[in-house]
Amino acid sequence: MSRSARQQYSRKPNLAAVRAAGHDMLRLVNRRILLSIISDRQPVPRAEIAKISGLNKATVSTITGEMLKDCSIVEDGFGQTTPVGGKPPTPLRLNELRYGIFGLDIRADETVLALSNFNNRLVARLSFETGSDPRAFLTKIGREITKLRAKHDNFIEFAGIGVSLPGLVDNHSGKFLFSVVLPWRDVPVVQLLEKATDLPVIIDNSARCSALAEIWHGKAQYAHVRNLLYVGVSTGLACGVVIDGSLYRGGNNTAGQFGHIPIDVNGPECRCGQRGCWDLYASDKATIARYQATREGSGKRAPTMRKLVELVEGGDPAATEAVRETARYLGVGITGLINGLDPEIVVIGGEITKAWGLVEPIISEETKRSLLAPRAHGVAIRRSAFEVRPSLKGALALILNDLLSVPHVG
Amino acid sequence: MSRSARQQYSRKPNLAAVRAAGHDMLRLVNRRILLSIISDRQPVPRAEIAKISGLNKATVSTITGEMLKDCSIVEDGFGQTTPVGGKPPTPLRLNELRYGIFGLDIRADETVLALSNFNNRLVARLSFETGSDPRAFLTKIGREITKLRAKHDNFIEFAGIGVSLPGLVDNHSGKFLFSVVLPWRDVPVVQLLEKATDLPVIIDNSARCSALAEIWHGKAQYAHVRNLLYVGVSTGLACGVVIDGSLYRGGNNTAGQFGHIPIDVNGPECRCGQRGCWDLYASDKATIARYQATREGSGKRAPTMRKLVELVEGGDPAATEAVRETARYLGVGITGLINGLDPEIVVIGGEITKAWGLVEPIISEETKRSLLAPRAHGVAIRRSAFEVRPSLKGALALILNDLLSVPHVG
DNA sequence: CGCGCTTTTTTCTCAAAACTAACGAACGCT
DNA sequence: AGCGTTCGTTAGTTTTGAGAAAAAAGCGCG
Repeated sequence: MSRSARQQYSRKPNLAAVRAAGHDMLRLVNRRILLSIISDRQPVPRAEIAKISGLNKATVSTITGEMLKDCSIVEDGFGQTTPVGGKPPTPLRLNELRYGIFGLDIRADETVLALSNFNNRLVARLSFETGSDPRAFLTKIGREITKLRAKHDNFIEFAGIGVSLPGLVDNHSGKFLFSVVLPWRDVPVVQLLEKATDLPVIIDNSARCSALAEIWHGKAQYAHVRNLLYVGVSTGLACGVVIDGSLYRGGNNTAGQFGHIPIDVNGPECRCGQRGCWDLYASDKATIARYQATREGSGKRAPTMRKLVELVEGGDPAATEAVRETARYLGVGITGLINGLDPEIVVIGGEITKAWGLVEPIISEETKRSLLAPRAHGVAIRRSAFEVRPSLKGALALILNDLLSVPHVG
Repeated sequence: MSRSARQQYSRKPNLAAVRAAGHDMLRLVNRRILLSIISDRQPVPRAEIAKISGLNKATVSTITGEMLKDCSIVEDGFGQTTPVGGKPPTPLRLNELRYGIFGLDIRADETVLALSNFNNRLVARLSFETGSDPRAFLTKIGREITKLRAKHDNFIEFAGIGVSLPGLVDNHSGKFLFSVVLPWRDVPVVQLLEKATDLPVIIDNSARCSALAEIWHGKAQYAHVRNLLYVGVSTGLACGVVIDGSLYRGGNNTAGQFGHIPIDVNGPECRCGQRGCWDLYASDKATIARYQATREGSGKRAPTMRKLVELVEGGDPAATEAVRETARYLGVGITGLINGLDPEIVVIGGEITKAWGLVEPIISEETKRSLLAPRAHGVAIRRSAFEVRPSLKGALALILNDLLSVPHVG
């Protein structure tokens, strides 16, 4: 199983060879489906699994039997019998100890390493100052992972390490390419961490990780959402797109850089080479700059975004106006993306969402202005389900997704 | 089989019910894969199909045997034996007469009705002036279809009618919603045509149809392209997105309206309710207006886009500059979309591509300006593979795609 | 407490699909 | 003619899910 995680980045371009499906694929698909149903609705008895999946009760018994044998799931005591009587169900749930999953959320300033069990509960969490020398830093992280493995030796197996990085990644080659906020360049993150820990490693960009986390853990909330747009507002602006239930990475692994679509062709030059990118208007950097501009000459240092939001909560008019303006730009960009991508839901993440009461109405108003898609008005606009570090949840989801998602056939 | 076409629009939202796969699904998948391999590489012997698909020779024999029996394919004489000797292969090809497929390309002025065989060759083509009363017009088309069916009675079966429409469609309800160029509103196209002809009908927007046509017929050329962006430049600007090999329609069937992302937030108001939409700068309408502005007061009537392109070919400086400017805006928008969507290829369609020698270098230059995605430079920018009416090819592809594409599992 | 009733789960048999291996046919080369 | 090669088929095996029926486990009632 840990193999499949490795395949994620080393998979060769599908040489137009349409591989057909055999029994093994059928088996794998159904196994994954059951596992994901159990993961979603645990504790859940076999009979219900059969109903949900459409599989025959007998088949469910066979498959769950194997899962019990390989310790992926456990029987969970006795279930409640129905009022009419009948045999009480035997609820099944994931075996938390089946897999340990490492999540590494690397940010410009601080890096968090977490260990979660198979049931998505954190069992350890460490934080470090992000080092400027990537190799030394990742070696250190590798040692910490080894320590954690030794400490939590009750896990049957460790599934892998999911890594969220604040910038462009190529998860084909497993390399971190570059970022504006973190001075790393062309770091073979996958190779380094795999060598240091001998575990499969999957990396991705933080916005895409966050999108994955939303679709993955919001499952209960956004029951049948298959298409989601995540807009990550931090120093820069980056997006993650979930299409038909799975993360869209693009043809060259660079999908999601919607922060660099132009919203003003006559605007200032962006470091990306274009003019008037959305990023320049709606990122934290832009918000802070806008606030600073109102008190030019005061000589005061620019606040962090966290501070700025606190100022808004305190009622500071200049800060409020700066955030308001950002919200307008966010709204404009999001409306355009709704027109193009037509997601069922848009999730916004970042410090700015702490001022949700101020931000949300402005964004919603902007989207409602569009007359285009008659149903666009119905698109849900939400803030991230995670108070802190959605990207850490996303890093963990990279591995979890690999264990639980149904492989594509065809 | 014709059922599946009908399902396309009547399929209920997937109520979080993860349907598992049985043998029937496996069977369907492999059957479709073989059919699509044969369609791609015909004439092709069984042995090669086995190699390509990964299926066992025996399995291929069984499946192709059934296909022969139901006349989907035919044996094609004798194949060439290899230089070394050996039994000569028996090439297989599609049976052209297995399915007749209707394609209806409705444009503001002219509507084309075509009949193609299963091997994607047109066998009939009629054109009509598009009527202003949709019901009367579609009834008339229905009669024409019935006539064509009677005339071409050598087909075993008619698979359905694919319809391309110049505006917003909801292919959930099967309705044409609205358009700026065609004064139809809320027309239940699917219902009307199905009632008139008793054939399954699939409708879609013309840009999305064209995108489908490109991925479908460009298969030989863009061998392993899985993600494609089609930009349709006509009166308005609309896009079609192919993701992971299949047309992306979005959560509410409105995906692709990238013509209405803003590229100048301070720009003029667009009829969509937003400001400074891309459409306002790069559509034919914009190009023509720009040209007209240069000869203000001359009192001459605005030319059609076709005329304008002819003027460019004739060396008219004002026309050339107008088109050049449009190309720049196209480039700006496309670059942004490449950043966000990361397709392997961008295909541009519309009258303006007839001035490809002028347009292409400008767009390419613009995309190369972006430093963002290191591989963005490698994105291929092409004009549509079809000289005339890509959307007609796309309308046909709607049905063909339904017959040949591999269903998703999970 | 036994009996009918209900619901869950397992067991056993069957059917479907793909895989394995072996073989015959057709052909070129020597 | 003999040999090696390739294509396609046939017969039998394996894998996997489906279906029916039996076993298990409670509940309620007389």
